[in-house]
Amino acid sequence: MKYGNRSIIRLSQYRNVLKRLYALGFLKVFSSNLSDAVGVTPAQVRKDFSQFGIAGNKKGGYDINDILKKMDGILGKDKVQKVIIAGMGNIGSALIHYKGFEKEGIEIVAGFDADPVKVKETGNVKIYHINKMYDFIRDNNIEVGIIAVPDNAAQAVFDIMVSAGIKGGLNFAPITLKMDQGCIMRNINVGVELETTIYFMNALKKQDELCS
Amino acid sequence: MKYGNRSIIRLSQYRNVLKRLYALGFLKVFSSNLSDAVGVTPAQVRKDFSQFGIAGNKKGGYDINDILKKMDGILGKDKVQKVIIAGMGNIGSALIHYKGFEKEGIEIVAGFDADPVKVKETGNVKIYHINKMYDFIRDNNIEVGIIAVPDNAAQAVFDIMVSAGIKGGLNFAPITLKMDQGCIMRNINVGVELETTIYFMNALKKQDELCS
DNA sequence: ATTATTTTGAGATATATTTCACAAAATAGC
DNA sequence: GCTATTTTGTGAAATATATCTCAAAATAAT
Repeated sequence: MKYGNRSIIRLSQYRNVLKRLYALGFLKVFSSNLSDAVGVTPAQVRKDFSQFGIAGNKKGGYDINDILKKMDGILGKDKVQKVIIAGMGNIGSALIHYKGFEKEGIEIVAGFDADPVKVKETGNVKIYHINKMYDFIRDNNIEVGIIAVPDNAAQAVFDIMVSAGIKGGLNFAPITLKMDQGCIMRNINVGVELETTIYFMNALKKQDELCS
Repeated sequence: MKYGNRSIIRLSQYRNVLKRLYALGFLKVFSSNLSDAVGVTPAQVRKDFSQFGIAGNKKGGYDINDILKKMDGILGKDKVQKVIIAGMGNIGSALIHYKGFEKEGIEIVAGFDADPVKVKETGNVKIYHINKMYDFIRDNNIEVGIIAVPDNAAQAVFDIMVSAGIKGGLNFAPITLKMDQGCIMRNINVGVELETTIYFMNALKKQDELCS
């Protein structure tokens, strides 16, 4: 059983909505509620759920508590995931201070930077020099890493991560990392996202002009 | 002629690689070079190019300068895109200070926040109170906006943006914005990305266990 | 000038993803 | 208890996306 990327992304999105609904006191949802909230079709929600073996009651919809538990299992939420961040520039610093991860069972345990000025080995989440990263990953059995270093350093930093035991994570550097099987990195590139958006905005504008 | 999301995203990625190659003194590339750099198949590169009318020379590959110009046209790089950011928290602040946009023809022209403490109407890129956002968008004909406010404020802020003239942008809030046609927003949700990555890491681990 | 080699371009094929459509189950009303 | 209504679950159809294959063009070699 292999599930497509898309289904998993949506599963995480459904989960976000469900947690809010549950906090509001809701006990059950219909596929159409979720589809409205996430911006997909009800059939999509049901297909996604059925792929992961998440079942509801005909006419009764889905029991939020029930399916949240199931989702937690699927998404590996049974244990806290420890994550490190390499690069304490704008994005790295933003992420290390971001409060939203904790309640998701994701804990940023350390930051690393090549610039000694950025090092700060006191405080809540410590920032070490990058040359301590390898040992830190080894000693603490870290498996998830975030690359937020400049593009020209990204591959080298990533290689160190992998050699130390990192199995996956996120890459904010605007390059495609070279890696072997057995490692999962997702790329987040704000510039590319903005360019893409602007392209579609322009395309839409042209289309409107044609219609008017 | 309608092009899929994916092709446009890759076009922007190809462009990033090509600009670097050009800066290094390269004059031409083959589809296989680009595919290596971006992590796709050569056929994918060629199909993408042919969709956008980007032509190369059989045996000679593609002329970098040529196709960069063409890409600039496709991606609307002929004029500088002015962008505003709502929300000066971790992510908003990171983006407003990010240097990478400028050379992409993207200019962050202002930030906005509801917290008076964050307001700073001096300096390079000014930060105004959020209640000045509507007029700013109107007066400066801004079309691109970035939502970096907390999730419970996101829809309201977005609605103001749209009413003032925003046509698209990025949404970092972990909700799905409700909008009519004629507006393009792309969602970036670091939490979802991390969860998805961790899911695939776990799936991979299980698979490996089965094989060994 | 001819032949061999390389690489594009695109139709055909394969795969992935989404939507449709409707039977089956659960609930509510009478 | 029976009927009407609602909503799930899923196979089938539709759409979107990616890969394969190979002829045609361009270049290089002899």
